[in-house]
Amino acid sequence: MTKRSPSPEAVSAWARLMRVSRQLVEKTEDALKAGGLPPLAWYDVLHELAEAGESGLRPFELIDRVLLAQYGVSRLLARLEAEGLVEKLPVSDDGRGQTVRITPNGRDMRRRIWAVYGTSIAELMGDRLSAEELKALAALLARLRHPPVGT
Amino acid sequence: MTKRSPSPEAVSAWARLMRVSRQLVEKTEDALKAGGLPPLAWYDVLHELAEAGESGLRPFELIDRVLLAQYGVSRLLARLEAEGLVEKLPVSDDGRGQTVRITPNGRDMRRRIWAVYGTSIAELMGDRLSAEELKALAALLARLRHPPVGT
DNA sequence: TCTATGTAGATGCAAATGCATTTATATGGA
DNA sequence: TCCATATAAATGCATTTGCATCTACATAGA
Repeated sequence: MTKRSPSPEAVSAWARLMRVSRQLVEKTEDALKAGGLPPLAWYDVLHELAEAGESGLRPFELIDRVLLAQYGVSRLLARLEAEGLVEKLPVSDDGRGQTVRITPNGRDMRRRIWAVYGTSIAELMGDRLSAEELKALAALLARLRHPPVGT
Repeated sequence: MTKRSPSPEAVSAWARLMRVSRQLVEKTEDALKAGGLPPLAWYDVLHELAEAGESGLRPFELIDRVLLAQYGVSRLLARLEAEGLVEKLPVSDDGRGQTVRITPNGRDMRRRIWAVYGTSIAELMGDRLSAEELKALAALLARLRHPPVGT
């Protein structure tokens, strides 16, 4: 067990990051609930599927995009399908898999969620930092990505 | 329903923040699991209680500090008590309440979690950004706090 | 004092999550 | 061709979470 001590700067940046991200998520989830809308994870999936267009996506492709475990994707898709927001299609060249496509109702739900979600982002981020600061923040956060981009 | 559209900068900073914070949490939770240690939330509580010292804390004081719901604190404390990591004491001037204090075993567990947690912070943050960048990141994040500090 | 209201904390029940495993199909050798 | 191994997706079961409520005590006002 190799113990390394983080610098004080690393610790306080970490603490802020943990705290702020949770607060922002909580605020946004609250706003969605208040609007009678489903959780953020639903939006993430609907968003990816909307971007993917008519050809849809395979469930395993969603795993990395929405940062859910395989069983999480499986169950979330089952709920979305039950609500008529997505449809599952067999895929011709792989009998194990399926392709998931967003339905018109799904697109509509995505829009309705975005009305609240986008407002939340505008209030929580856009109103607090300038465009330059937002870019600087995004750039710093990008350096923390996992796995690290590049080499 | 007043819809506002967030700027592209706000959206990408938001996306990065959501993604990176989740990745970092996941990496750290994985490291804890790999070490046979309890989740981050346990650390948070043990840390607060360790800082509070012999006088301990009331459960309701933990709610805001660790960003858990009231029932979350109640149940987490029950688990910690069952593990002998904290103890609950009646409080003299309020028959409804209790004071929670960390035990020696709790302090020990906190240290063991920190050995892994601290290493994780060092690798995930300290190795990727300089001290100045970390300070800049923390400062930007501080501006996103909720509720906003000051006026 | 009595009553109404407020606050601290716990908990029953339903829903969501994590973990391990299962089912079904694919693929790359021997 | 047959088998061993790998991959896609689903699921049983235990744990955790969320929501609503409940119990117990506190406090302020009539």
